[in-house]
Amino acid sequence: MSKEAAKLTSKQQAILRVFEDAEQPITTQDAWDVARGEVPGLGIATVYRAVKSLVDDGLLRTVELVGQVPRYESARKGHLHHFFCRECSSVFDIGDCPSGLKSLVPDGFQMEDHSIVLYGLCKDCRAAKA
Amino acid sequence: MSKEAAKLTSKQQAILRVFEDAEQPITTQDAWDVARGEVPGLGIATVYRAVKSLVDDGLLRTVELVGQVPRYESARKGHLHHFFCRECSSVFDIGDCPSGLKSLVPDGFQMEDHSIVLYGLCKDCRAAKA
DNA sequence: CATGCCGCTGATAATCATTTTCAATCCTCC
DNA sequence: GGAGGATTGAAAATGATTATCAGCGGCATG
Repeated sequence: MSKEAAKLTSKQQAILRVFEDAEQPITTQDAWDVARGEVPGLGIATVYRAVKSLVDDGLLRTVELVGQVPRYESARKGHLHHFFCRECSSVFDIGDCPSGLKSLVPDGFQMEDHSIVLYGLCKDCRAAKA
Repeated sequence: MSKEAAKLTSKQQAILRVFEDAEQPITTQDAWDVARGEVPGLGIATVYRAVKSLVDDGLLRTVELVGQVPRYESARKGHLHHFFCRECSSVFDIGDCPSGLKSLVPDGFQMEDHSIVLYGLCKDCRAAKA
């Protein structure tokens, strides 16, 4: 719960950078593997701690998929959703939101955010199946 | 998904019934707590196994929420989505789907399913805050 | 009704991701 | 330089879930 940007340590900045440089949402373990290259001796606990506080600070966003370890991505990408390929388990970004979301909200409820995940086959896997 | 309905044991049926009788999606632990009342000596491992096979058979659906243990609900409710109240952590069903989902699918991709979760305040919590 | 087979089950150990603990270290501000 | 608090790494602890394994139960067969 940070109102203003808490200042980050150099290690936390390095960890954040790993997520910002990643093409896709990655797991904490993934981030550790990469960050260890830049920060020798970096402990896994530090990465978990950093991810948690970066999410709290709103710098990272959690991407959770059924049956999988949570992934995280830079929040600088803005609000977006994801397409999960059941064949290759890759996660693709989707920029737009569907219309008519508000009409789903039950009476008296207040929607603050939403999350959408599409499941199916990505372009490559679909082609491979043909 | 299930070609033919695999025949369920009496314990599996009891476990399935717990989910079907539940108002909201519940966790495996929740189901165990209830099912133990009907089936004395029921092992937690049996519940985990039953849930997994029931999901495979298409009789249960997984409801996954960020930072929470997965919950399950009867698939007989049909396709639906969920509203998660960040205040009381309750999960509410939403029947409809937004329009325009297909337009989100990237070119060449094939969507087979989708999942939507809305976050916010439920009616009661919103009233309590006012 | 006896027999054999095989899947189901419960207890428990194992696993995996994540969190906590704790002592050592590092900063920051005096 | 030094006190005090935040950060860190290693390892233990935790919590959820899965695997293991021996025993039991039900069923088809003879």
